[in-house]
Amino acid sequence: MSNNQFKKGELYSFITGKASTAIARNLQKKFNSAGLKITIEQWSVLYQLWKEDGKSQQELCSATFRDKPSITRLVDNLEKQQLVRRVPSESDRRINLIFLTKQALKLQEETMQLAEATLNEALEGVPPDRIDICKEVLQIVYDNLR
Amino acid sequence: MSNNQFKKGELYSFITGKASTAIARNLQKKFNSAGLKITIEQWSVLYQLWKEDGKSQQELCSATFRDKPSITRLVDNLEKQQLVRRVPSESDRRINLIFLTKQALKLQEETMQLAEATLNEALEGVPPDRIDICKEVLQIVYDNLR
DNA sequence: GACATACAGTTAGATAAACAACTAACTAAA
DNA sequence: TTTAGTTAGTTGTTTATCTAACTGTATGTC
Repeated sequence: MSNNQFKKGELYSFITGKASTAIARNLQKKFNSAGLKITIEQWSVLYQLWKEDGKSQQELCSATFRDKPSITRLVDNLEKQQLVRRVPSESDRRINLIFLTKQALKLQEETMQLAEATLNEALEGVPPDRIDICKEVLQIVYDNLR
Repeated sequence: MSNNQFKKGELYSFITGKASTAIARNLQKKFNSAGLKITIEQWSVLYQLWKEDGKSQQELCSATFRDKPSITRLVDNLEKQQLVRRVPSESDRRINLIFLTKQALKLQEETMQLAEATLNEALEGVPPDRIDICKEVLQIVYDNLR
């Protein structure tokens, strides 16, 4: 016997990630309403750079769980919007280091507040210890398949 | 105080749905390896039709949590691959009822087995009661934001 | 130094998603 | 029965993802 407790009807919903889709849409709407012209995907890249500026594209791939072409194009679009700039590494000319512009730094506080608001709405009525368990399960799933 | 127990570093990962992305990629690879030429998104539509054939596009929207243009194009592609066909409703000529072809019926067993395999891999080492809690939390999140 | 190999990033082509604007068909109310 | 509003589905545009194939740079071995 496996430990798969999902009936088939529930399986689908887990696979397709309806919950995370709902969260992403909610946050995107908050961005739009606030007049912030960035996508959730772009925000997820900026988020990594707010944590540590000057990451390489490869590091952004790992951090955001995206492949190289996706990051290339996300950085392309972020660059067009003047939110980041590519700086060739001095020590290894294959590498681009990605740096935030002043404009992008300004976005941090507002977007993080909106993200927190979305999460609060999402988790309304969920006891903290259950959130922790859910988080742990998702982490294991991620580790199992990575 | 809110019940948001996420530190900022964890927040991002929850929002972006890395776990469900990992699951989807794993299953897509299984499809590819098995020579099944369908996408996860197409499979999610077929899945709904295996449960009940002849749904309208609108019903597929609700069931798969996608908007109308997405379903229009998914059905377009499924139709190109001869996996479904659009049948105009007799009673309301605005409505297309979507029916599976014989070819699509043949896909059910194999793809469901692969999906179950992916879920078993994903949930390896997770106690059943924790899976249930995770599922419940995700359901609440979905309901909160829908 | 010359070569094979690995690595960082880009490009091309297909599918998918979000949003807005649109057409066609149904419904309800004057 | 005309009109207004609603619903089902489509189309156009932009952004994002995936798998291939590609360029350029670095590394390690002979």
